[in-house]
This record gives sequence, C-alpha cells and structure tokens, in this order.
Amino acid sequence: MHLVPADRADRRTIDGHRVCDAIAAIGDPDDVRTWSDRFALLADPNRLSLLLALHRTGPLAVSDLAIASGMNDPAVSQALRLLRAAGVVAGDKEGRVVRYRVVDEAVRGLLKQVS
Amino acid sequence: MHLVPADRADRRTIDGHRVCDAIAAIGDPDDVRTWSDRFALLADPNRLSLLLALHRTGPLAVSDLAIASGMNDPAVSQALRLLRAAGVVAGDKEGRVVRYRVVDEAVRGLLKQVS
DNA sequence: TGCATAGCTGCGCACCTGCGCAGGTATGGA
DNA sequence: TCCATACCTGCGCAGGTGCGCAGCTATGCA
Repeated sequence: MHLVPADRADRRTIDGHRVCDAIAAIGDPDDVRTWSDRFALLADPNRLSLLLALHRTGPLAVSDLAIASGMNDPAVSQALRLLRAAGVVAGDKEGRVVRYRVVDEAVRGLLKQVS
Repeated sequence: MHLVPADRADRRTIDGHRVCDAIAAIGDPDDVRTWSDRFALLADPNRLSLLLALHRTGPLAVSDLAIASGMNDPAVSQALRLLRAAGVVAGDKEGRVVRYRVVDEAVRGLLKQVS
C-alpha cells in the first residue's frame, strides 16, 4: 500500500506503515469537506438553538423561533436561509406564516447526540 | 408554563404554546454553547482529518499526521494544541515523539457518525 | 382600500480563524 | 560536544462570519 502522494513521499515517517492506514482512515477529502461543512452549521450557538428547537418540538414559525431563541427576526431569517441553502431545513408557507422543520437525516442524527 | 423571559414577553407569538416547548427544547444556553464549541472543533476539514485519522487508526505521531493529512507540521501542531486545550485529544511523549489520541467521549460519538 | 404584520434582503462593521513563515526548545545519535 | 530531528510557539495577513440596522415584499384583516 503506497497511499502517500508523490509530493510528500520523501518526508520521513515515524511509524511508516501507520501513515497509509491514516490516509485510508481520512478517506475522500470531499467527504471530509461535506462533514466539516455539516459540523460548521451546528457550530454556532444561535443556529444550534434553532435546530434543537425544530428537532425537538417540530415545525415552528420564524417569529416563534425568534422569541424562543432570543434572537431578532432578521438574524433568525438569515440563519434559516443558510440552513435551507444547505438542505438542512425546509419551510412550509401557510399564508403569512412559514413553519420550518429539519429535513436532513445526517443532521438529525447529530442532533440526537446532543444530550 | 411561562418560560418566556420578561424582556420578550410582549412580542406576539404565532403558536403561543409551542414557544414554551421550544424554549424547553433549547435548554440551558451553557449546554448549547458547549455543544456548539464541540461542533466548531470538527468544522474544519484539516482538524476533522486529523481526528478521523486518530479515531480510526489509533495513536499517531505529529509528523505522520502531517504527511497523512497533507498539512505541514506547524499547522498540525497548532490544530492539536487547540484540540488538546479543549480536552479532545491527549499526547503521550515518548522520547522526541509525541503520539496523540482522542480522549473525549462525546467527540468520539460524533466521529462514529461520520460514515 | 388602507394598514398592521410575517418574513426576507442588502449593506456594513466588528470580530474571529486558519495557516504560512521564521525561529525556538528538547531529545537522541555520531 | 555537535548536529539532526520532532515538535512547539509568536506573529501577521488574508479571508470568512455573525448580526444589527434599515428597508422591502407579501399576506390578511377591518
């Protein structure tokens, strides 16, 4: 197994065989990026609050999210826009009210781990 | 249940009863912060690569992590310093070599979810 | 029709973060 | 003792991020 790319094959290793294992463990950089992006969405206290509220109490309107989280509505709106663009939440419009819910299964799995 | 703080009790709600549920769902702000900080540590592709390598192949030296991840060693060192300060990893010094490993149980749980 | 409200958007500022570079410290072999 | 090496640290820059403010659109009620 020679997984070490040519541009760094000349560097000295400590445990040579384990380096290849580590490269295999890291896996596809695109997958790593996908997951780090996911984690980044949960890395803001306000966004995490919104997601926890949606995940644990079901669909909620923007105004109610603002009151519950203590944010003002532009901030909530912008956070939801980001989450919606990432495919994490979706909004159902009913008249003037838009109720959001969590639709991403991977993110739901992460939210379940938050005690 | 009147969980709405006084400073935002006058705002109009859409689904009044669900707001209290949402506040309860969000829970303690300090806990939310703790979790968002955890997620932030996994939100960088390089740090996540290091953690995946450590989690899936066991203890690794700094140099080997640098080769496996494609980072140069100051970057690895700084990332590990951050992770160590957060109590996520710990280093075992053996002569000139320091082998790091993941010691935070919550983070290990998150890493297991990364397919 | 007029108005209040739910939600969205653009802009700008303050703040943070990752990383490369240069250099420092400590360990072990010649 | 001298040197190579494994790792660490300070500094500075480029880039990104969150959010408040002001203002816009759209819906529903009187």
